Amino acid sequence: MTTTRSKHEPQNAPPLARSERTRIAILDATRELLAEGGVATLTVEGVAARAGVAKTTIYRRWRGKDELALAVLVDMVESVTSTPDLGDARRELIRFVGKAVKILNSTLMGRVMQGLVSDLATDPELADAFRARVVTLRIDETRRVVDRGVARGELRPDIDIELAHELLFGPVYYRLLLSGGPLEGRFAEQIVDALMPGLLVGKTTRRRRA
Amino acid sequence: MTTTRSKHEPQNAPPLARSERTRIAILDATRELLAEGGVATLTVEGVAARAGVAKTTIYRRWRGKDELALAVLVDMVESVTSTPDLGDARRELIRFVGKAVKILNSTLMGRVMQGLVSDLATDPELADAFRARVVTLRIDETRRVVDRGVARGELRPDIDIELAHELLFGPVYYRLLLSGGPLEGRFAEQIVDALMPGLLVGKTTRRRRA
DNA sequence: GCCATTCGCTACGCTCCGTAGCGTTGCGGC
DNA sequence: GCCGCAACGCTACGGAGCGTAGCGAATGGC
Repeated sequence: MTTTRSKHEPQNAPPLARSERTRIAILDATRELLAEGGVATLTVEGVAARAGVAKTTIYRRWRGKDELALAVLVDMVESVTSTPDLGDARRELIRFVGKAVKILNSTLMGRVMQGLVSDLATDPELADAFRARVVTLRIDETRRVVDRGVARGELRPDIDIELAHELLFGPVYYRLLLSGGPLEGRFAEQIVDALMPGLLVGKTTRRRRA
Repeated sequence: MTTTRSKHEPQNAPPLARSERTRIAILDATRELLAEGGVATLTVEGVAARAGVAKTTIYRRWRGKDELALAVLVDMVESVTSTPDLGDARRELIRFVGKAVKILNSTLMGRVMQGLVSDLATDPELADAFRARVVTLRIDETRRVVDRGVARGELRPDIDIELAHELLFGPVYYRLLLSGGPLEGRFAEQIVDALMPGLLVGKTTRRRRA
């Protein structure tokens, strides 16, 4: 989230180096084109044209359109702020998942994701980068929220964090990518409420860990 | 699952028409190529070459590689048998989800899915076809299993079927497409057991419906 | 055996990929 | 203010695939 310079920054900031300017121009152009047609219609030549940049310049920095799209994605994901302590595990989880739902729906991150998925299966390096920069962030945040809930005595202490993370976000991406349902409103709440009974302390101890 | 003729069929079956033979050759070639490199590396020209068929012949039947891949996918999905009555909702759900996990993992359907996702976002007709032929099947089957559980008095009668379907299969596809974890073993069981406490009758009636 | 359908084949024009070579510009150090 | 290097622009490739057109040949229903 640092490509386009904020207008509220001090105006006396040092002028950007040429290298940095082209970088911004390329990422901005990529962002625009992604918003218009997704990764499917994204072409390196198109980006070069819109950015007013030579195609070779792009290939000097990124290996291809996949890395380019990932760069934009990461740029957006890393702006995610951590979930505040709301004093209630359920509310925190809803806030957490709801934020992802909203971002996927209101920004072009959803569209970028749609176009990127197939490439993740093809390009191992891309997949590694995605998991290290996106999935890991989500898991870590899940851990923080759950740990707070455990500390409060709300949630079971034996929760499998990675599994919980998949249960929380799996439905979100399923709807985005496959079922095509509306990504909005109470969806995050519905997901969390479906999982809560199994997360709370007490109750019968079936053989579950999520 | 009707492209390749079974060897156990009566040998006196009428010889296939030329039109049908080419159809089979094309779909078989597509299947093989999908197994080798996924949809990403699938090309109409490659299919034509392997099938011993002219490229134009393929374009006369399908609009492009996407429709071709979908045809193969549908061919596999429609062979899915319904979940038998096991007398226990939890076991039935595990069997149901587990079957999807196994198919995605052991056949090339997982790979086809990976390559097809991005195209679903781009091509509305393809998405419609996929939802009508795949998602709908899953929802219907979910309804059957849940209804049996409700009839037995195990499950709550106010379960949102479509939501339940997303909660069950979302994590599966999330792992396949995004997180990259192993698609096997107890995963189906973990998913179902995480959701079961919210599906069973009795308990406190929070504001949940899944 | 007739004749419409279906298929094979060749040949396009097009877009995009990814790379190479070389001239040009900007930018920091001195 | 000058100089040298790094970064960039530009042109030109060869290649893969796409999707279409035109036409002749094989097929199979009637």
